[in-house]
Amino acid sequence: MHTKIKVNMEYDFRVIENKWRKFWAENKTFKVTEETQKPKYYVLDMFPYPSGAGLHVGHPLGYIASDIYSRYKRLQGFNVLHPMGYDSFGLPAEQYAIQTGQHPSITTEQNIARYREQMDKIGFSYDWDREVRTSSPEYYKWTQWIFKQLFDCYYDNRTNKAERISQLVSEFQLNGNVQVNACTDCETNFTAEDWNSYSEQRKEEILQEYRLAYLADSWVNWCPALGTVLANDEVVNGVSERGGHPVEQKLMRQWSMRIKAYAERLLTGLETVDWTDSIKDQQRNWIGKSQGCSLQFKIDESNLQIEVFTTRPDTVYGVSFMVLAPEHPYVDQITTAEYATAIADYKKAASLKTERDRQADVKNISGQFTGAFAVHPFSGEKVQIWIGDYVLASYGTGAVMAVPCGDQRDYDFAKHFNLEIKNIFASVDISEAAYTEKDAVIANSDFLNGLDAKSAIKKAIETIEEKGLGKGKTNYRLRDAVFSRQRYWGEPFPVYYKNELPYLVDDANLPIELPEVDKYLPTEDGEPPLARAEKSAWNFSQGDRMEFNTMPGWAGSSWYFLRYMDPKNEIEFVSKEKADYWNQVDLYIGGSEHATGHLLYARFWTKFLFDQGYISFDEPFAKMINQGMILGRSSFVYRIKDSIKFVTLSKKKDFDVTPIHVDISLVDNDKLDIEGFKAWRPEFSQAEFICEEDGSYVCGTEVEKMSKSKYNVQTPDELVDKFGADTLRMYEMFLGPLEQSKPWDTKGINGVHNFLRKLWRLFHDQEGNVFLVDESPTKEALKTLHKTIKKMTDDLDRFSFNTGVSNFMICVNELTDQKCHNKAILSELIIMLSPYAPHICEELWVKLGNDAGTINEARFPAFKEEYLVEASVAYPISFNGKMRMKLELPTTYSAQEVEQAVLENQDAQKWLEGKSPKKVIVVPGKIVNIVL
RNA sequence: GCUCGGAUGGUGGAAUUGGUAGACACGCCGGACUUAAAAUCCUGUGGGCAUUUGCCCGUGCGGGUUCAAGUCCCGCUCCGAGUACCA
Repeated sequence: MHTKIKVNMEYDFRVIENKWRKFWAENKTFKVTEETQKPKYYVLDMFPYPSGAGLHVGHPLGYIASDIYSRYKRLQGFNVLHPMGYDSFGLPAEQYAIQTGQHPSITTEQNIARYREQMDKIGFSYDWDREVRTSSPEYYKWTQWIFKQLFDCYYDNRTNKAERISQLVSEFQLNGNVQVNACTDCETNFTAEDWNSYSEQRKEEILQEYRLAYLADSWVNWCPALGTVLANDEVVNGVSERGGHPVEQKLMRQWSMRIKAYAERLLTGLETVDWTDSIKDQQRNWIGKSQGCSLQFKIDESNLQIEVFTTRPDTVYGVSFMVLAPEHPYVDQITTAEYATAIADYKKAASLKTERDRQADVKNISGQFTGAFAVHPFSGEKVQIWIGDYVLASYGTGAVMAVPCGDQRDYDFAKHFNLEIKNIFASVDISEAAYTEKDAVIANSDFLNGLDAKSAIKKAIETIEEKGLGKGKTNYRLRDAVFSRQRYWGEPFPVYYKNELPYLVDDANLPIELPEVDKYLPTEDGEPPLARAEKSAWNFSQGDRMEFNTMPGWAGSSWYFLRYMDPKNEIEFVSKEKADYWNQVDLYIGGSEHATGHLLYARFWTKFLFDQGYISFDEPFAKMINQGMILGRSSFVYRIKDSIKFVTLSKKKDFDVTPIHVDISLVDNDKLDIEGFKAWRPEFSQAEFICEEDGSYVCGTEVEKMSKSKYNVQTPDELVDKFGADTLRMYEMFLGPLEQSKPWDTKGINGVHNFLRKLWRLFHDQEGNVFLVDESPTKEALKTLHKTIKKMTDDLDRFSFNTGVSNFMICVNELTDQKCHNKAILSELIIMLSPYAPHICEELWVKLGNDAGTINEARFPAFKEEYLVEASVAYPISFNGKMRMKLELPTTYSAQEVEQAVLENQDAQKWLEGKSPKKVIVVPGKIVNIVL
């Protein structure tokens, strides 16, 4: 007696996927080089910060899409660069280090290992030889080097690009700064003699006002809880983006990046990239360009002049007072003795307000009269000068001319303090609110009377310029980005100090490595953690001391896409040849939450590196797709108050219940695993249940963000173990359009898994033996195949990954109905499917008689129209727009022939009701509509 | 407030330039196999009325354009995201 062992009986994804994972790794199947005649294509994922929690199913969504696209492009004959790495500097590892004393590099290393393990399970076709980590010295050496270039450059508005500081210095030596037109904070003019007489210190102070990376006292977002400053995009609603801690304004000496210099190019460059309107709009708003003019107001009985910026010079005759920011430098000088105390009190109160308080207080109007008056530049009238915290020190000039009739904030301020409101608009009622539209005719305004806003603005600017009162000006909301952090786990600066002046470390001494410290906390004097390092702990040190700040999180991520092109280069950050070959990222996939952070900074650095000739493109990401967020689907059980009884969803309304989050692994199709639940936690071991009629306990659900505390986190690993990576890949795509955010729900995953099993059966007989036929394919199989080829190509070209999955399902359903086991047909199908489900396709490819791994060099099948040509079309026939019947007619029929055939048709008579139609519309091949 | 998305069966979603609304999948109903269950396979499945054939309604709401509207235009409602004293 012996039992017959059936080989390959079922689709055993565990064996198959392990086998191919190993094969790809051992053969370096996805290694990519530049030595090829193929055209290049660069597909990039936003690299992750390796957090301790690992990946949940939301993370790989974008990675799967980009992997499918990369594999598709390879099959189309492109040389595809598809790398992955880690943004591995950051706060969580450091916070953990503070708590445990463990070096953040250890945690980081462990987290990376976990991420890698999880990613490997999903079968990504990354070239891992190109992996980068922002926290590795080999990488941050070049981050430091780029910083040096920024330090050594200024922005010249004439050449409209970054130029070397040495050029500027030569100009200063020859002509001073009078002829210089640069982006600068320097407001004083000096001659060549002045310059040459300055001390080294004075010279450097001036140069700092020109450098693209510079040291300056600036108002920063200080977060006491994190012990560091934050960039504007890292502050959300007045609290830190990470951790939600309060943020206050503080004047500190900080490194900043003169991103303002690039404001205009960052704006116009948006027109050259294929990104969503939403992201482009966010960047445009962030840059906040506004056009208007500057205007000087003389202060009465003083030599001082206050400059304001306004976009509405046409309303200048409506000015009835002025408001300065409490931090405005002239406030103390102009305040009269009578108001000195009140002003001092107001300033103090304003400075104590955190950003959050100030935002929460928007409706609370506050301000204080200074006692001083300004002279209206046209009417000569005296107007009061106030201070108020609705005027921001950091925008424009920190002062506004208040036009209550045309600006709601000025209006509210005037009402609150009972100040004059002049109406300078003809026939507009301003008794209730300011009139902010630009469509009124100007009145009571001398030379502007009778003009509409547009021409009045033009005329006003002309007149202001003629009289030398100011000039036309463009303002940007974008502020320079603070570039230092008082933290440990970031890039050290390649900077040392001598007499408190910063100097750059020579290239030969890079990288400046992170020194060991005893604790990851600030010193007792409030110096950053690096101040704890002994001199000997630095791999290089010079001058009085090294820089103690580290770079912010966005430093390393602003150029990583360049390093992937040439990751091992020891003499350059990227070679020109390789940067020229790979060029822009053709497709970038990632979240939209980086709209005003990473995506803006990366564009800034790219433009700078372009200006300096290191690369030959000035936009990094030609096309970008933002994947939607995957939300968690939480499950709830309902405990009856003060009991250990739980009641099922449909009956909970009869009781007073408390919903309790239950781990989603204990729930299948909303039905609770009761025994599992009892074993989950000791306090539930004696739980009792009031169930549905069929004896099951049904849980309630809610869509929320995925988080550990809600027990709704789904890791990809569990699903790979249960269904396989190919199923997971296809299911994540099948969920819906990539860009849309959606709740995670495993309800439909069986459907996708069944599809793969059905596919498997196309290659096997009922006993499970390989069963393939090598004859010429049937007409209908060819039709099915080519229909699929066409759809797949169209769908991939428009990144419609979800419809792609259904195309395959339809194809396999049809081939199953046709009992198709044809090698030629199945080969083409497998090639098309391999980007989505690479493991099973590799396996089936070998069964088709091919060499292992060669599917990756195959060509994506070409669509041939001829296989879809049919002899007849089933025309839907509509009467008055309503589809009533179908009529099979030859494809070759002309519109007239179709019309005739329809009108003569037996079944159509019923609908014609003997009438002759008013009109017959025939769209050949598509539809017929008869209007009665 | 402003800007940008979105709303289609019980559910996720499809309909690419205006041309058969609901593809594909889940779920559910019924059936086959089985001692039974699971798995698998077959059938049905937008709602309502008729129950063979058929008819009416139907893509958030109200209008409009068109032979024809989920798709275009105007006006709303709701949901999501971003942003907010930016002069």
